[in-house]
Amino acid sequence: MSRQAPTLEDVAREAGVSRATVSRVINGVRSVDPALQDVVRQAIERTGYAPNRAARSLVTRRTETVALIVSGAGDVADEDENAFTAQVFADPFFGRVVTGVVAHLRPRSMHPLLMFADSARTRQQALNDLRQGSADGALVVSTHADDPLPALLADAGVPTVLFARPSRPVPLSYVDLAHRDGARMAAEHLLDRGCRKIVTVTGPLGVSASQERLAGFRDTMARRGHPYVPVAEGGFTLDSGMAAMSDLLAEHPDVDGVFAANDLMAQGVCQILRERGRSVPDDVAVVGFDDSAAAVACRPPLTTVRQPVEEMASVMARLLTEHIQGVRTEPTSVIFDPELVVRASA
Amino acid sequence: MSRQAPTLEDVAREAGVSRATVSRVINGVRSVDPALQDVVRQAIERTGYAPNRAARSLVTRRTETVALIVSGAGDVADEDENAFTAQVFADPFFGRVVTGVVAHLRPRSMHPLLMFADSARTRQQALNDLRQGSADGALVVSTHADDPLPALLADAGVPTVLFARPSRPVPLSYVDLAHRDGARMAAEHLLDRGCRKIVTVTGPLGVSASQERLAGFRDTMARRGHPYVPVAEGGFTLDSGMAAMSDLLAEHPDVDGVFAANDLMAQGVCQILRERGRSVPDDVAVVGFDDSAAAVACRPPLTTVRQPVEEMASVMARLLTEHIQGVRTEPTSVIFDPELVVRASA
DNA sequence: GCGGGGGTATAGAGCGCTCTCCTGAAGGCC
DNA sequence: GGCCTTCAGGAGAGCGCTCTATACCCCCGC
Repeated sequence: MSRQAPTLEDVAREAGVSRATVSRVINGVRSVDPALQDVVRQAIERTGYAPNRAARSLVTRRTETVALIVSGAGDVADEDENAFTAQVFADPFFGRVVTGVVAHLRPRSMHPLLMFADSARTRQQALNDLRQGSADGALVVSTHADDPLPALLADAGVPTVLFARPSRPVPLSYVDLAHRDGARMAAEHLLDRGCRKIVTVTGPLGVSASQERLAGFRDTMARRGHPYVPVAEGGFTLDSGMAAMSDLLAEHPDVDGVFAANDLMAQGVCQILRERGRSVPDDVAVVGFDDSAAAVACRPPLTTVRQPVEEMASVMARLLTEHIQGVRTEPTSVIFDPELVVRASA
Repeated sequence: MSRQAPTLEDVAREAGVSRATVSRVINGVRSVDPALQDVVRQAIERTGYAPNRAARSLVTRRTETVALIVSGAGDVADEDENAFTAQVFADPFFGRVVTGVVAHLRPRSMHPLLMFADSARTRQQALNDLRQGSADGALVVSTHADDPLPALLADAGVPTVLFARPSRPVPLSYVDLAHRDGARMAAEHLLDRGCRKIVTVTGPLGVSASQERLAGFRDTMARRGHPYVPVAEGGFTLDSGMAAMSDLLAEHPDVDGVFAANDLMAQGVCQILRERGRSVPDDVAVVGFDDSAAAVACRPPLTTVRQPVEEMASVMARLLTEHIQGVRTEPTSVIFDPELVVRASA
């Protein structure tokens, strides 16, 4: 970094061998005389040599890096970009994605390159970066159903794996959760508990996961003789959960069961209920979704539908590395099953 | 990516000019005949050219990327690495750091490369990656006072900026908070409120921020005639806050004021107090630290000491880019002032 | 004793870009 | 009108690495 960094050439001279031999020792290729290997290794030690990443990338066409892109609808104004970033991290969800991704990449000595494609400008930027080979592939977490980024990446021939099925078909691999099944579990749990007046707080309906959860919930309710379920749309945030519950409570004071499309909103729901003098779960049962840190932090601890985010993210990363290495050429999908976690709230 | 990507050479041929001219147009260097510029731009359009990042990096010695390293004590066993990652993201703190860093990098078209240096292996890995030029510099967030990484990076000549002052002096820039002042505010607020039996839940004492907060708190308490403050050590997590409060309550049932070294623990403290039939703030006043999302999510909302994490992270990123560009050569430090945010808990 | 074979090290050609140096044309000045 | 300055564009030398093709060596077998 500071003074002129030693190059392969320097090491080769120091060791009295050719550049190619040093390169072989470093990359562990083919058999090199063990004695020579030692000589080379000592020369590396002495010179403090570290291979130049850019030079290597130039010829191998690999960066050993994958982009982790959080992609919005792309309608965020430039000046609101930071708010988007802040909101993304307010939900424990994204942290879990990172955890899962890192779990897969780490043993492979790869790192995620964090990108946010929320505004039109940043989306173009992300696309460009990938086309320029800043990373070997992309992991995309869309926060909106109509995200155009996956299609753009597919067109550009960038190896890409998505978290959640794209709303329009795109020839890319993805991982997803059986959201409908999860919502069904929530509905059945509330019904089996004896709840008769059940409402639901959905996620933002521009997100396909929200749509699916709502559809699955309604479907099960209908099957069990409840054709009409009061609905309020939230934004996956604590505040929005509180607001939605306030509204629902005003219209349906006799509510005795709530399904919130994520834990953060469920937490907000619980807070409002308590403030209005309703006991959870005695007066009103509440079921959340995700089984995130918020579910355990909530009082009472939330009964929730577990989404194995870390595992899903890990598999997403695995699919990507497989694509990059050419092990896998056709797009696949891996759908995970949710699981009901019963705690105190319902 | 897929078929042979077009190179500068191809564009030059297409436009009927030399490689150098195309390069000049792309990089906006020197004056190129506007008419020619158009020709070149059209050729770029037609060929779908995207400059190769690695080739450019090789000669410019820039990657337009900075490493964001979360660094632990380095004593994590390899198999526990994922738990470390998960824990890092469980606290909203790190998300705020990312938000702040991204706020600065984004307008400069740079991205953070996420690294975790928790085990000895990953620390070596991170150091190597930087020495190889994977990134132009490093932003280090240490979770432990004795983190050896900063010194290693400094030795390697890697431009580096730290979040929090290193425990041993290292010639690196850093941003930090006046933790003692923050703790003083907390102490004074509790005392001014009339609390007489005050206890504190510290962060892990291997973290210098925890030590500082504790020292500042004790100091102020002593000045105000309270030489002895019961202490329980927590781990900055909700659970540890609950456990610490349980212990304190067992020994000091007459407690009427608590200072917790972060909001997550303060939230745990509130939960335990409520479970034990104590009302917050009527029976016991609770002050947190950070002013994170947890402070607002908590019931009652937490009175807390605000740490402007996003801003600090943003400045950290700015200092780094300045170092990289050579604008700044000597290490500096920027210390932020905390601020008491009064809500319902105290 | 000599030809062949297995395997190890070297030479050197790129990878795609930037940037310095150089050429040549245009314009200004005496 | 000739000479010098100025500036636009081109040629080409790397940046540091990988990897193929080639030279070399030693040993074996006939």
